[in-house]
Amino acid sequence: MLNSYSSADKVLLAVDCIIFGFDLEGLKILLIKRDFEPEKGKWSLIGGFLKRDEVLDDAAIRILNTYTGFNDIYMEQLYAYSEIDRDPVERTISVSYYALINIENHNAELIKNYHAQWFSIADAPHLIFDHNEMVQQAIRRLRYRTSIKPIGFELLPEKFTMRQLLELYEAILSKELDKRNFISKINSLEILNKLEEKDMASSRKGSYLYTFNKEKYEEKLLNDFVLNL
Amino acid sequence: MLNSYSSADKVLLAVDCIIFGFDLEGLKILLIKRDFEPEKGKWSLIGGFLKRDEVLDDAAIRILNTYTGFNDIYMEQLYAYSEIDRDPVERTISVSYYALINIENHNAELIKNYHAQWFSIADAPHLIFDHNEMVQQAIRRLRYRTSIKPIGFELLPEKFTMRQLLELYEAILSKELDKRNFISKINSLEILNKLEEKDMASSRKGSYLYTFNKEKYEEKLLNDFVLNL
DNA sequence: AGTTATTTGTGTAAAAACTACACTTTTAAG
DNA sequence: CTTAAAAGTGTAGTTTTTACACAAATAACT
Repeated sequence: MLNSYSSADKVLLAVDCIIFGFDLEGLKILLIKRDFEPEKGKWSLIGGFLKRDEVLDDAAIRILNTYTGFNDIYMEQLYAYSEIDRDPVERTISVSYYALINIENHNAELIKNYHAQWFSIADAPHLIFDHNEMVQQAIRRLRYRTSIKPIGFELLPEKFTMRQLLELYEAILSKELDKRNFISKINSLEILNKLEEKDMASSRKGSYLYTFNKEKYEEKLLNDFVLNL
Repeated sequence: MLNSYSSADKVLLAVDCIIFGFDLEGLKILLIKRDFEPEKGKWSLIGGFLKRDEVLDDAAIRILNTYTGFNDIYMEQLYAYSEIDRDPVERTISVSYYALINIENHNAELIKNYHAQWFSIADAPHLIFDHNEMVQQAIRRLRYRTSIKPIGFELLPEKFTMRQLLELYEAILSKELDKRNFISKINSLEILNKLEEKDMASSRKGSYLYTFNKEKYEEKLLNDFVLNL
Protein backbone atom coordinates (compact mmCIF):
# COMPACT_ATOMS: atom_id res chain seq x y z
CA MET A 1 0.00 0.00 0.00
CA LEU A 2 1.23 3.43 -0.83
CA ASN A 3 -0.30 4.73 2.27
CA SER A 4 2.66 5.60 4.40
CA TYR A 5 2.78 9.01 5.92
CA SER A 6 6.28 9.78 4.74
CA SER A 7 5.46 9.45 1.08
CA ALA A 8 2.39 11.66 1.28
CA ASP A 9 2.39 15.21 -0.03
CA LYS A 10 1.90 18.17 2.22
CA VAL A 11 -0.07 21.18 1.20
CA LEU A 12 -0.92 24.63 2.40
CA LEU A 13 -4.28 24.88 4.06
CA ALA A 14 -6.04 28.24 3.95
CA VAL A 15 -9.18 29.45 5.65
CA ASP A 16 -11.43 32.00 3.97
CA CYS A 17 -14.23 33.77 5.80
CA ILE A 18 -17.54 34.90 4.41
CA ILE A 19 -18.85 37.47 6.87
CA PHE A 20 -22.45 38.48 6.42
CA GLY A 21 -23.89 41.68 7.80
CA PHE A 22 -27.20 43.45 7.42
CA ASP A 23 -28.26 47.08 7.49
CA LEU A 24 -30.71 49.47 5.88
CA GLU A 25 -29.27 48.77 2.49
CA GLY A 26 -29.65 45.01 2.79
CA LEU A 27 -27.44 42.00 3.10
CA LYS A 28 -23.71 42.65 2.90
CA ILE A 29 -20.41 40.86 2.97
CA LEU A 30 -17.12 42.00 4.39
CA LEU A 31 -14.16 42.15 2.02
CA ILE A 32 -10.57 43.28 2.14
CA LYS A 33 -8.09 44.63 -0.33
CA ARG A 34 -5.52 41.91 -0.44
CA ASP A 35 -2.23 43.17 0.97
CA PHE A 36 0.21 40.69 -0.48
CA GLU A 37 1.04 39.10 -3.80
CA PRO A 38 -0.37 37.65 -5.92
CA GLU A 39 -3.43 39.74 -6.69
CA LYS A 40 -2.29 42.40 -4.25
CA GLY A 41 -4.77 45.25 -4.18
CA LYS A 42 -7.65 43.14 -5.46
CA TRP A 43 -10.76 42.48 -3.40
CA SER A 44 -10.78 39.25 -1.51
CA LEU A 45 -12.45 37.37 1.29
CA ILE A 46 -10.74 37.61 4.61
CA GLY A 47 -8.36 34.71 4.66
CA GLY A 48 -5.14 33.25 5.93
CA PHE A 49 -3.23 30.06 6.47
CA LEU A 50 -3.82 27.38 9.05
CA LYS A 51 -1.00 27.01 11.53
CA ARG A 52 0.44 23.66 12.44
CA ASP A 53 -0.84 23.77 16.01
CA GLU A 54 -4.28 25.18 15.34
CA VAL A 55 -7.66 23.69 14.54
CA LEU A 56 -9.63 25.10 11.65
CA ASP A 57 -12.30 26.71 13.82
CA ASP A 58 -9.65 28.64 15.72
CA ALA A 59 -7.83 29.62 12.58
CA ALA A 60 -11.03 31.13 11.22
CA ILE A 61 -11.48 33.16 14.40
CA ARG A 62 -7.87 34.29 14.46
CA ILE A 63 -7.88 35.31 10.83
CA LEU A 64 -11.08 37.27 11.17
CA ASN A 65 -9.66 39.00 14.21
CA THR A 66 -6.45 39.86 12.39
CA TYR A 67 -8.25 41.70 9.65
CA THR A 68 -11.14 43.23 11.53
CA GLY A 69 -10.42 43.27 15.25
CA PHE A 70 -13.64 41.30 15.83
CA ASN A 71 -13.67 38.96 18.78
CA ASP A 72 -15.87 36.09 19.78
CA ILE A 73 -17.50 35.60 16.44
CA TYR A 74 -18.97 32.16 16.00
CA MET A 75 -18.24 30.79 12.55
CA GLU A 76 -19.39 27.69 10.79
CA GLN A 77 -17.37 25.60 8.43
CA LEU A 78 -18.70 25.32 4.91
CA TYR A 79 -16.61 23.54 2.33
CA ALA A 80 -13.08 22.66 1.24
CA TYR A 81 -12.00 24.00 -2.15
CA SER A 82 -9.19 22.15 -3.84
CA GLU A 83 -8.88 23.02 -7.50
CA ILE A 84 -5.25 22.53 -8.46
CA ASP A 85 -4.58 26.06 -9.60
CA ARG A 86 -7.04 27.91 -7.46
CA ASP A 87 -4.06 29.72 -5.98
CA PRO A 88 -1.43 30.32 -8.65
CA VAL A 89 1.51 30.54 -6.27
CA GLU A 90 1.31 27.27 -4.52
CA ARG A 91 -1.00 24.34 -4.10
CA THR A 92 -3.43 25.54 -1.48
CA ILE A 93 -6.62 23.94 -0.27
CA SER A 94 -8.99 26.41 1.29
CA VAL A 95 -11.68 25.69 3.82
CA SER A 96 -14.43 28.30 3.89
CA TYR A 97 -16.20 29.52 7.00
CA TYR A 98 -19.11 31.86 7.37
CA ALA A 99 -20.55 34.02 10.09
CA LEU A 100 -23.36 36.48 10.66
CA ILE A 101 -22.59 39.69 12.44
CA ASN A 102 -24.17 42.95 13.38
CA ILE A 103 -22.68 45.72 11.30
CA GLU A 104 -23.41 48.55 13.70
CA ASN A 105 -21.95 46.85 16.72
CA HIS A 106 -18.72 46.16 14.94
CA ASN A 107 -18.16 49.10 12.68
CA ALA A 108 -16.22 51.21 15.13
CA GLU A 109 -13.45 48.68 15.23
CA LEU A 110 -13.36 48.36 11.50
CA ILE A 111 -13.08 52.04 10.84
CA LYS A 112 -10.31 52.46 13.34
CA ASN A 113 -7.48 50.36 12.07
CA TYR A 114 -8.53 47.88 9.54
CA HIS A 115 -9.10 47.88 5.84
CA ALA A 116 -12.08 45.64 5.58
CA GLN A 117 -15.17 47.08 3.89
CA TRP A 118 -18.81 46.13 3.61
CA PHE A 119 -20.31 45.50 0.19
CA SER A 120 -23.90 44.89 -0.71
CA ILE A 121 -24.15 41.40 -2.05
CA ALA A 122 -25.67 42.63 -5.26
CA ASP A 123 -22.80 44.94 -6.11
CA ALA A 124 -19.82 43.22 -4.60
CA PRO A 125 -16.72 43.42 -6.76
CA HIS A 126 -15.14 40.53 -8.56
CA LEU A 127 -13.04 38.59 -6.09
CA ILE A 128 -9.76 36.78 -6.44
CA PHE A 129 -9.38 33.06 -7.00
CA ASP A 130 -12.56 31.10 -6.35
CA HIS A 131 -13.87 33.49 -3.72
CA ASN A 132 -16.98 34.43 -5.68
CA GLU A 133 -17.94 30.79 -5.77
CA MET A 134 -17.39 30.57 -2.04
CA VAL A 135 -19.71 33.50 -1.51
CA GLN A 136 -22.40 31.91 -3.64
CA GLN A 137 -22.18 28.71 -1.71
CA ALA A 138 -22.32 30.59 1.58
CA ILE A 139 -25.49 32.34 0.46
CA ARG A 140 -27.07 29.01 -0.34
CA ARG A 141 -26.10 27.75 3.06
CA LEU A 142 -27.45 30.84 4.74
CA ARG A 143 -30.78 30.33 2.98
CA TYR A 144 -30.90 26.78 4.13
CA ARG A 145 -30.03 27.78 7.65
CA THR A 146 -32.86 30.25 7.58
CA SER A 147 -35.30 27.43 7.07
CA ILE A 148 -34.15 25.43 10.07
CA LYS A 149 -32.84 27.89 12.65
CA PRO A 150 -33.92 31.35 13.69
CA ILE A 151 -31.80 34.15 12.31
CA GLY A 152 -31.56 37.62 13.67
CA PHE A 153 -29.74 37.97 16.94
CA GLU A 154 -26.48 38.07 15.09
CA LEU A 155 -27.52 40.46 12.38
CA LEU A 156 -30.00 42.91 13.87
CA PRO A 157 -29.56 45.59 16.50
CA GLU A 158 -30.70 44.85 20.05
CA LYS A 159 -34.09 46.42 19.41
CA PHE A 160 -35.67 46.12 16.02
CA THR A 161 -39.01 46.41 14.29
CA MET A 162 -40.96 43.69 12.57
CA ARG A 163 -40.25 45.42 9.31
CA GLN A 164 -36.53 45.10 9.88
CA LEU A 165 -36.85 41.43 10.63
CA LEU A 166 -39.02 40.95 7.58
CA GLU A 167 -36.54 42.78 5.40
CA LEU A 168 -33.71 40.68 6.76
CA TYR A 169 -35.50 37.51 5.76
CA GLU A 170 -36.41 38.97 2.39
CA ALA A 171 -32.78 39.90 1.80
CA ILE A 172 -31.55 36.44 2.67
CA LEU A 173 -34.16 34.61 0.66
CA SER A 174 -34.23 37.20 -2.14
CA LYS A 175 -37.94 37.11 -2.36
CA GLU A 176 -40.88 39.08 -1.13
CA LEU A 177 -42.74 37.78 1.86
CA ASP A 178 -46.30 38.43 2.88
CA LYS A 179 -46.23 40.72 5.89
CA ARG A 180 -49.13 39.18 7.79
CA ASN A 181 -48.14 35.60 7.18
CA PHE A 182 -44.55 36.36 8.11
CA ILE A 183 -45.52 37.95 11.39
CA SER A 184 -47.73 35.09 12.40
CA LYS A 185 -45.10 32.50 11.56
CA ILE A 186 -42.42 34.36 13.45
CA ASN A 187 -44.74 34.83 16.40
CA SER A 188 -45.47 31.14 16.47
CA LEU A 189 -41.78 30.53 17.18
CA GLU A 190 -42.18 32.51 20.39
CA ILE A 191 -38.70 33.94 20.34
CA LEU A 192 -39.56 37.64 20.40
CA ASN A 193 -40.35 40.06 23.18
CA LYS A 194 -42.62 42.90 22.15
CA LEU A 195 -41.64 46.12 23.91
CA GLU A 196 -43.87 49.03 24.94
CA GLU A 197 -41.48 51.29 23.13
CA LYS A 198 -41.98 52.39 19.56
CA ASP A 199 -39.57 53.35 16.87
CA MET A 200 -40.83 56.67 15.52
CA ALA A 201 -38.14 57.12 12.91
CA SER A 202 -39.56 54.93 10.22
CA SER A 203 -43.16 56.11 10.06
CA ARG A 204 -45.76 58.58 11.28
CA LYS A 205 -47.55 55.96 13.26
CA GLY A 206 -44.42 54.46 14.73
CA SER A 207 -43.79 50.75 15.04
CA TYR A 208 -43.30 48.59 18.05
CA LEU A 209 -39.80 47.48 18.87
CA TYR A 210 -38.93 43.91 19.66
CA THR A 211 -36.00 42.13 21.22
CA PHE A 212 -35.08 38.49 20.95
CA ASN A 213 -35.93 36.37 23.94
CA LYS A 214 -32.43 35.09 24.38
CA GLU A 215 -33.25 31.86 26.17
CA LYS A 216 -35.87 30.75 23.70
CA TYR A 217 -33.74 31.84 20.81
CA GLU A 218 -30.81 29.73 21.98
CA GLU A 219 -33.13 26.83 22.58
CA LYS A 220 -34.39 27.02 19.03
CA LEU A 221 -30.82 27.16 17.78
CA LEU A 222 -30.19 23.78 19.32
CA ASN A 223 -33.23 22.06 17.90
CA ASP A 224 -33.84 22.38 14.23
CA PHE A 225 -37.33 23.17 13.01
CA VAL A 226 -38.90 23.81 9.68
CA LEU A 227 -39.86 27.34 8.77
CA ASN A 228 -41.62 27.71 5.45
CA LEU A 229 -41.60 31.34 4.44
CA MET B 1 1.30 40.88 7.65
CA LEU B 2 2.35 37.37 8.44
CA ASN B 3 0.58 36.17 5.44
CA SER B 4 3.36 35.17 3.15
CA TYR B 5 3.21 31.77 1.61
CA SER B 6 6.73 30.83 2.60
CA SER B 7 6.14 31.20 6.30
CA ALA B 8 2.94 29.13 6.30
CA ASP B 9 2.85 25.60 7.62
CA LYS B 10 2.10 22.67 5.39
CA VAL B 11 0.05 19.75 6.54
CA LEU B 12 -1.03 16.35 5.39
CA LEU B 13 -4.50 16.26 3.93
CA ALA B 14 -6.39 13.01 4.15
CA VAL B 15 -9.69 11.95 2.65
CA ASP B 16 -11.96 9.51 4.45
CA CYS B 17 -14.94 7.89 2.78
CA ILE B 18 -18.22 6.91 4.35
CA ILE B 19 -19.78 4.43 1.96
CA PHE B 20 -23.40 3.59 2.63
CA GLY B 21 -25.04 0.48 1.31
CA PHE B 22 -28.41 -1.12 1.82
CA ASP B 23 -29.63 -4.70 1.77
CA LEU B 24 -32.13 -6.97 3.50
CA GLU B 25 -30.48 -6.39 6.81
CA GLY B 26 -30.70 -2.62 6.55
CA LEU B 27 -28.36 0.29 6.18
CA LYS B 28 -24.66 -0.54 6.18
CA ILE B 29 -21.29 1.09 5.94
CA LEU B 30 -18.14 -0.19 4.35
CA LEU B 31 -15.05 -0.50 6.55
CA ILE B 32 -11.54 -1.81 6.21
CA LYS B 33 -8.98 -3.29 8.54
CA ARG B 34 -6.27 -0.71 8.49
CA ASP B 35 -3.15 -2.10 6.89
CA PHE B 36 -0.50 0.24 8.19
CA GLU B 37 0.59 1.79 11.45
CA PRO B 38 -0.61 3.29 13.66
CA GLU B 39 -3.73 1.36 14.59
CA LYS B 40 -2.85 -1.34 12.08
CA GLY B 41 -5.48 -4.07 12.16
CA LYS B 42 -8.17 -1.83 13.62
CA TRP B 43 -11.35 -1.01 11.75
CA SER B 44 -11.33 2.23 9.86
CA LEU B 45 -13.08 4.19 7.18
CA ILE B 46 -11.58 3.87 3.77
CA GLY B 47 -9.07 6.66 3.57
CA GLY B 48 -5.86 7.96 2.11
CA PHE B 49 -3.84 11.05 1.46
CA LEU B 50 -4.45 13.76 -1.08
CA LYS B 51 -1.76 14.01 -3.73
CA ARG B 52 -0.25 17.27 -4.72
CA ASP B 53 -1.73 17.24 -8.20
CA GLU B 54 -5.16 16.00 -7.36
CA VAL B 55 -8.43 17.64 -6.35
CA LEU B 56 -10.28 16.31 -3.33
CA ASP B 57 -13.15 14.85 -5.33
CA ASP B 58 -10.71 12.81 -7.40
CA ALA B 59 -8.75 11.72 -4.37
CA ALA B 60 -11.94 10.36 -2.83
CA ILE B 61 -12.68 8.39 -5.97
CA ARG B 62 -9.13 7.06 -6.24
CA ILE B 63 -8.98 6.04 -2.62
CA LEU B 64 -12.29 4.25 -2.78
CA ASN B 65 -11.13 2.46 -5.88
CA THR B 66 -7.86 1.44 -4.27
CA TYR B 67 -9.60 -0.33 -1.42
CA THR B 68 -12.65 -1.69 -3.15
CA GLY B 69 -12.15 -1.73 -6.89
CA PHE B 70 -15.29 0.37 -7.29
CA ASN B 71 -15.39 2.72 -10.23
CA ASP B 72 -17.49 5.69 -11.10
CA ILE B 73 -18.90 6.26 -7.67
CA TYR B 74 -20.17 9.78 -7.12
CA MET B 75 -19.17 11.07 -3.73
CA GLU B 76 -20.09 14.22 -1.89
CA GLN B 77 -17.83 16.19 0.35
CA LEU B 78 -18.94 16.55 3.93
CA TYR B 79 -16.61 18.21 6.38
CA ALA B 80 -12.99 18.92 7.26
CA TYR B 81 -11.78 17.52 10.59
CA SER B 82 -8.80 19.22 12.09
CA GLU B 83 -8.31 18.35 15.75
CA ILE B 84 -4.61 18.65 16.47
CA ASP B 85 -4.05 15.09 17.58
CA ARG B 86 -6.71 13.36 15.60
CA ASP B 87 -3.93 11.41 13.95
CA PRO B 88 -1.15 10.68 16.45
CA VAL B 89 1.62 10.31 13.90
CA GLU B 90 1.49 13.60 12.15
CA ARG B 91 -0.71 16.64 11.86
CA THR B 92 -3.35 15.58 9.41
CA ILE B 93 -6.52 17.31 8.40
CA SER B 94 -9.09 14.98 6.99
CA VAL B 95 -11.89 15.82 4.61
CA SER B 96 -14.76 13.36 4.70
CA TYR B 97 -16.76 12.23 1.70
CA TYR B 98 -19.80 10.05 1.51
CA ALA B 99 -21.49 7.96 -1.12
CA LEU B 100 -24.45 5.66 -1.54
CA ILE B 101 -23.93 2.43 -3.37
CA ASN B 102 -25.69 -0.74 -4.25
CA ILE B 103 -24.24 -3.61 -2.28
CA GLU B 104 -25.25 -6.36 -4.66
CA ASN B 105 -23.85 -4.72 -7.74
CA HIS B 106 -20.51 -4.21 -6.13
CA ASN B 107 -19.98 -7.20 -3.92
CA ALA B 108 -18.29 -9.39 -6.46
CA GLU B 109 -15.41 -6.99 -6.71
CA LEU B 110 -15.09 -6.72 -2.98
CA ILE B 111 -14.96 -10.42 -2.36
CA LYS B 112 -12.35 -10.95 -5.00
CA ASN B 113 -9.37 -8.99 -3.88
CA TYR B 114 -10.15 -6.49 -1.29
CA HIS B 115 -10.50 -6.47 2.43
CA ALA B 116 -13.35 -4.07 2.87
CA GLN B 117 -16.41 -5.38 4.70
CA TRP B 118 -19.98 -4.25 5.19
CA PHE B 119 -21.26 -3.57 8.69
CA SER B 120 -24.76 -2.81 9.77
CA ILE B 121 -24.76 0.69 11.13
CA ALA B 122 -26.17 -0.50 14.42
CA ASP B 123 -23.36 -2.93 15.11
CA ALA B 124 -20.38 -1.36 13.43
CA PRO B 125 -17.18 -1.68 15.43
CA HIS B 126 -15.35 1.12 17.14
CA LEU B 127 -13.31 2.97 14.56
CA ILE B 128 -9.91 4.62 14.73
CA PHE B 129 -9.33 8.31 15.27
CA ASP B 130 -12.45 10.42 14.80
CA HIS B 131 -14.01 8.11 12.25
CA ASN B 132 -17.04 7.31 14.39
CA GLU B 133 -17.83 10.99 14.54
CA MET B 134 -17.48 11.20 10.78
CA VAL B 135 -19.97 8.39 10.38
CA GLN B 136 -22.46 10.08 12.68
CA GLN B 137 -22.20 13.28 10.74
CA ALA B 138 -22.61 11.42 7.47
CA ILE B 139 -25.79 9.82 8.76
CA ARG B 140 -27.16 13.21 9.69
CA ARG B 141 -26.35 14.46 6.22
CA LEU B 142 -27.92 11.44 4.62
CA ARG B 143 -31.13 12.08 6.54
CA TYR B 144 -31.14 15.66 5.44
CA ARG B 145 -30.48 14.66 1.87
CA THR B 146 -33.43 12.34 2.06
CA SER B 147 -35.70 15.27 2.73
CA ILE B 148 -34.60 17.27 -0.29
CA LYS B 149 -33.53 14.80 -2.96
CA PRO B 150 -34.82 11.40 -3.98
CA ILE B 151 -32.76 8.50 -2.76
CA GLY B 152 -32.75 5.05 -4.18
CA PHE B 153 -31.06 4.63 -7.52
CA GLU B 154 -27.75 4.33 -5.84
CA LEU B 155 -28.78 1.97 -3.10
CA LEU B 156 -31.42 -0.33 -4.52
CA PRO B 157 -31.21 -2.97 -7.22
CA GLU B 158 -32.43 -2.10 -10.69
CA LYS B 159 -35.86 -3.53 -9.95
CA PHE B 160 -37.29 -3.19 -6.50
CA THR B 161 -40.55 -3.37 -4.62
CA MET B 162 -42.31 -0.60 -2.77
CA ARG B 163 -41.56 -2.42 0.42
CA GLN B 164 -37.84 -2.27 -0.29
CA LEU B 165 -38.03 1.43 -0.96
CA LEU B 166 -40.05 1.96 2.18
CA GLU B 167 -37.58 -0.02 4.24
CA LEU B 168 -34.70 1.96 2.80
CA TYR B 169 -36.32 5.19 3.92
CA GLU B 170 -37.13 3.72 7.29
CA ALA B 171 -33.54 2.60 7.73
CA ILE B 172 -32.18 6.02 6.84
CA LEU B 173 -34.61 7.93 8.99
CA SER B 174 -34.69 5.30 11.75
CA LYS B 175 -38.39 5.56 12.14
CA GLU B 176 -41.46 3.74 10.98
CA LEU B 177 -43.39 5.18 8.11
CA ASP B 178 -47.02 4.70 7.21
CA LYS B 179 -47.16 2.47 4.15
CA ARG B 180 -50.05 4.17 2.39
CA ASN B 181 -48.89 7.68 3.02
CA PHE B 182 -45.37 6.79 1.94
CA ILE B 183 -46.55 5.30 -1.31
CA SER B 184 -48.68 8.26 -2.19
CA LYS B 185 -45.92 10.73 -1.43
CA ILE B 186 -43.40 8.79 -3.45
CA ASN B 187 -45.86 8.47 -6.31
CA SER B 188 -46.44 12.18 -6.29
CA LEU B 189 -42.77 12.65 -7.14
CA GLU B 190 -43.38 10.75 -10.37
CA ILE B 191 -39.96 9.19 -10.48
CA LEU B 192 -40.98 5.53 -10.56
CA ASN B 193 -41.99 3.20 -13.35
CA LYS B 194 -44.32 0.44 -12.26
CA LEU B 195 -43.55 -2.78 -14.13
CA GLU B 196 -45.94 -5.55 -15.13
CA GLU B 197 -43.59 -7.96 -13.45
CA LYS B 198 -44.00 -9.09 -9.88
CA ASP B 199 -41.52 -10.22 -7.32
CA MET B 200 -42.88 -13.49 -5.97
CA ALA B 201 -40.11 -14.12 -3.49
CA SER B 202 -41.32 -11.92 -0.70
CA SER B 203 -44.96 -12.95 -0.42
CA ARG B 204 -47.70 -15.26 -1.63
CA LYS B 205 -49.43 -12.52 -3.48
CA GLY B 206 -46.28 -11.14 -5.01
CA SER B 207 -45.53 -7.46 -5.27
CA TYR B 208 -45.08 -5.28 -8.25
CA LEU B 209 -41.58 -4.31 -9.20
CA TYR B 210 -40.58 -0.75 -9.95
CA THR B 211 -37.66 0.92 -11.60
CA PHE B 212 -36.58 4.50 -11.31
CA ASN B 213 -37.46 6.70 -14.23
CA LYS B 214 -33.93 7.83 -14.81
CA GLU B 215 -34.72 11.13 -16.52
CA LYS B 216 -37.17 12.30 -13.91
CA TYR B 217 -34.95 11.06 -11.12
CA GLU B 218 -31.99 13.05 -12.39
CA GLU B 219 -34.21 16.06 -12.85
CA LYS B 220 -35.34 15.87 -9.24
CA LEU B 221 -31.71 15.54 -8.14
CA LEU B 222 -31.01 18.91 -9.67
CA ASN B 223 -33.91 20.74 -8.11
CA ASP B 224 -34.37 20.39 -4.41
CA PHE B 225 -37.82 19.73 -3.05
CA VAL B 226 -39.23 19.10 0.36
CA LEU B 227 -40.31 15.60 1.23
CA ASN B 228 -41.93 15.24 4.61
CA LEU B 229 -42.01 11.62 5.62
C1' DA C 1 -56.72 73.64 13.15
C1' DG C 2 -57.51 70.75 9.65
C1' DT C 3 -55.89 67.99 5.82
C1' DT C 4 -52.76 64.81 3.77
C1' DA C 5 -49.61 61.22 3.31
C1' DT C 6 -47.27 57.33 5.04
C1' DT C 7 -46.51 53.19 7.39
C1' DT C 8 -48.32 50.06 10.96
C1' DG C 9 -51.20 46.51 12.53
C1' DT C 10 -54.56 43.15 12.24
C1' DG C 11 -58.16 38.42 10.74
C1' DT C 12 -60.32 35.18 7.85
C1' DA C 13 -61.86 32.11 4.43
C1' DA C 14 -60.38 28.89 0.93
C1' DA C 15 -57.05 25.62 -0.58
C1' DA C 16 -53.61 22.37 0.12
C1' DA C 17 -51.12 19.07 2.68
C1' DC C 18 -50.84 15.83 6.11
C1' DT C 19 -52.37 12.19 9.21
C1' DA C 20 -54.54 8.20 10.89
C1' DC C 21 -56.58 4.31 9.88
C1' DA C 22 -58.74 -1.26 8.09
C1' DC C 23 -60.25 -4.38 4.98
C1' DT C 24 -59.94 -7.10 0.66
C1' DT C 25 -57.00 -9.50 -2.70
C1' DT C 26 -53.82 -12.87 -4.10
C1' DT C 27 -51.64 -17.15 -4.15
C1' DA C 28 -48.23 -20.46 -2.24
C1' DA C 29 -48.05 -23.95 1.09
C1' DG C 30 -50.01 -27.42 3.52
C1' DC D 1 -59.83 -26.67 -0.09
C1' DT D 2 -58.17 -24.17 3.77
C1' DT D 3 -54.82 -21.28 5.72
C1' DA D 4 -51.48 -17.85 6.23
C1' DA D 5 -48.83 -13.96 4.84
C1' DA D 6 -47.93 -9.83 2.61
C1' DA D 7 -49.75 -6.52 -1.01
C1' DG D 8 -52.66 -3.08 -2.37
C1' DT D 9 -55.88 0.50 -1.96
C1' DG D 10 -59.19 5.41 -0.28
C1' DT D 11 -61.08 8.72 2.75
C1' DA D 12 -62.47 11.78 6.31
C1' DG D 13 -60.69 14.85 9.75
C1' DT D 14 -57.16 17.96 11.00
C1' DT D 15 -53.57 21.08 10.37
C1' DT D 16 -51.01 24.22 7.72
C1' DT D 17 -50.54 27.41 4.25
C1' DT D 18 -51.95 30.95 1.32
C1' DA D 19 -54.07 35.08 -0.45
C1' DC D 20 -55.89 39.18 0.51
C1' DA D 21 -57.72 44.81 2.27
C1' DC D 22 -58.77 48.30 5.29
C1' DA D 23 -58.67 51.06 9.59
C1' DA D 24 -55.51 53.42 12.96
C1' DA D 25 -51.97 56.58 14.18
C1' DT D 26 -49.48 60.65 13.73
C1' DA D 27 -45.95 63.81 11.68
C1' DA D 28 -45.68 67.14 8.18
C1' DC D 29 -47.69 70.57 5.76
C1' DT D 30 -50.79 74.37 4.76
